[in-house]
Amino acid sequence: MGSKSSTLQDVARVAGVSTATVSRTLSNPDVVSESTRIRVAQAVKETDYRINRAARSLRTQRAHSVLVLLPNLANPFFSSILEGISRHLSPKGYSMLIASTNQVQASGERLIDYFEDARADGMIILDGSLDSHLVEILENAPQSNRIIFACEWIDNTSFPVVRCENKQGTRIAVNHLYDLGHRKIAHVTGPDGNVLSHRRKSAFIEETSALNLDLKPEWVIDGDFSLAAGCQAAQRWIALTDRPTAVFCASDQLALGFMAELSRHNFTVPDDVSVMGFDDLDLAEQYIPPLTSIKQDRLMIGEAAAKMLMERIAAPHAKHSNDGAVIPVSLIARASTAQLRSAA
Amino acid sequence: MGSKSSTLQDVARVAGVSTATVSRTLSNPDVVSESTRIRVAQAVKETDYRINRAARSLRTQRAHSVLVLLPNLANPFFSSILEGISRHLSPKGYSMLIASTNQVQASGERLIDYFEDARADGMIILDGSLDSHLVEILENAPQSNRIIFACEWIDNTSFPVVRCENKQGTRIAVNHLYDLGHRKIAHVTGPDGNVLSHRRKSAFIEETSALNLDLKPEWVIDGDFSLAAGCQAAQRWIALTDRPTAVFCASDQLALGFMAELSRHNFTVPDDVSVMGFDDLDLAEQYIPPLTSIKQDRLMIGEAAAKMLMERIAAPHAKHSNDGAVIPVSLIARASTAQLRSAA
DNA sequence: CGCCTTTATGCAATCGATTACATTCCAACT
DNA sequence: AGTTGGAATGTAATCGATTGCATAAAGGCG
Repeated sequence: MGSKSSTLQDVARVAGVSTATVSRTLSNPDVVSESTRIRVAQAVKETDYRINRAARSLRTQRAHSVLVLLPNLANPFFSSILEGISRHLSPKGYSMLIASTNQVQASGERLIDYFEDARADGMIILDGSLDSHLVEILENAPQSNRIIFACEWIDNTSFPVVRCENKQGTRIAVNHLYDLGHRKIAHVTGPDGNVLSHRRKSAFIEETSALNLDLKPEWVIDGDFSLAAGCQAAQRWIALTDRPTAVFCASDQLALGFMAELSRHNFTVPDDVSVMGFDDLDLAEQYIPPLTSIKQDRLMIGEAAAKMLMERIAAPHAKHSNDGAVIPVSLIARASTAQLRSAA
Repeated sequence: MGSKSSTLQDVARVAGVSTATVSRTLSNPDVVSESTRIRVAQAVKETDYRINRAARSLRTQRAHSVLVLLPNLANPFFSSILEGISRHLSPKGYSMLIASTNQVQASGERLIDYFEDARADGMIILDGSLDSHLVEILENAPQSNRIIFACEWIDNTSFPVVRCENKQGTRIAVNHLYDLGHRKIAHVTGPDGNVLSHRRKSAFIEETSALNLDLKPEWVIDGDFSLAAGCQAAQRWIALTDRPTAVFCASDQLALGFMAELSRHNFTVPDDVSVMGFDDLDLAEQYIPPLTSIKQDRLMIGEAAAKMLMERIAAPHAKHSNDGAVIPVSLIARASTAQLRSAA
């Protein structure tokens, strides 16, 4: 068809009005008369007009897009969060830019560039292990009130956070195992320095202590949320002389790796040890045995984060008392945890 | 610091040259003298200049970003493909926009809008089930030579495709099972109408026939790549009176769901039936039992797709003889497949 | 020395939408 | 009738980078 797509000028010509009127009609229909509104609508249809976002961005200093920063694109944990974010953004005409921390750093970009070169109006950061220097730059940026964290976050910063009830989830997990009769409970942690790892670990220690459980230091096994770390943790568990009868892993991937490695060494879950995870990935239900887990509603986290960000973008100078959101978690009990059977 | 970020004007003033010279220095350093090059570089540093992408986009009619369209954001299968794409794009200063078919349609957007409103310079489409009307629009668009498909594609269109060797992968799979002594082999397919499903299914039929295997119609079980469909397929398998001794699933998720459901009904893999998948997800290795699969290098698919797209964007009118790329697959044999043990 | 070529730079228009300000028109009120 | 106010629209500057064309400076050659 037409080799060029049409512009405001074209619409204005067809409708017999000025570009200003067309622009107003499109962005603020109330201020024009009904008759022009109709004429413009008609002309828009006739010319198949689409707004040029670059031009609008340049003039309004709004990119109409949001950057989502992931620690690692290859981790399936994040996909439903993206889905949630996109679900909220896309009807509002916002686009979603994706980047991973690794690649941003590898390519020599700086995060703040996304603001400074007008590529994004806001950021949702899912990486709590961001370099502290980078974070400092972000905090001091004029756009700092258009940055929010989700899932993970960074302590001692003022960014709002959308997260799940990590402490509560851990407490539920420990009590689930306790209620099944387990008194020796181990924990496989997330990566060192990660705020989720830390939360869940300290909640674990608190709760076992509150229940008066014995907790040997070697029952807290360092991991990093990955399948591979789960395997290694299993080896550590196997090597113990006094083995806990239940293990709470800080992520489902850890738990799956843990069970896989146990199986390779002919241990059986839950007969030899009860295992549970955190996240409730789709696969948890379909593992053998199905994995007991703490469910976090990742879709909801994504939507809540996007919603909060959009509010801040819309009213950048308003006071946002709203300092974040906490999404509830729930226990999904499955076959990987079972009543303790007293040793033969 | 400065409330406004600096512009070309600022740099020009500091360097004592015109904006034209600064622009040229930045985008085409060879045409300016060494001394200005140095002065400008110095001024850029001094003013902490970042290019305004909206302005550049408006003037050059280039968005410097690429849209990646996924059928479904929540599917972990795609994450490493994104990683591969991003790995290629990000060093070139290109951003990656993500959208899912569902949401594009739900929000009333049209794909072509991404071109027409100057949001994207190209598209990588990972959805082979796109509405045919949409595809037609894309084919007739002036930007049609900046669209490529990856993994999935649509028959009878001229878009280049980056895909894995589906036929060859299927052949390898069937032969692997054959070599283990299996003569009754079932297949769980992908979704109806999907080009991958079709390729793999017809290759399966061809290969079993080439090996002179018996193939009852009920041994080809309809699925849709998902865990849930795998479970359903397992129920169908269980219900058969003459059960195949091996099952080739069109995706790993199918295979995992299949095995999970079997386990719930007290069948054992591979003792009762050998199972294999396609994709080699990270989890395949860590399942119980570890899943034999056909590995496709998703990172490489992503990178190849991005590379091809960038070439087309750089030289839009060149003839690109290069009509796509085929990424090799390989067999990863694990414990879910085993030598046939003759029935007791 | 004068003319031509080459190289380096500047000037100013341009991309397309938005918006402050100015203008026009009409109704309503004194 | 004259004045005022408000609603609707137009004019033109603006956002910031790019680039065709013009100009200037420097070098080459007879």
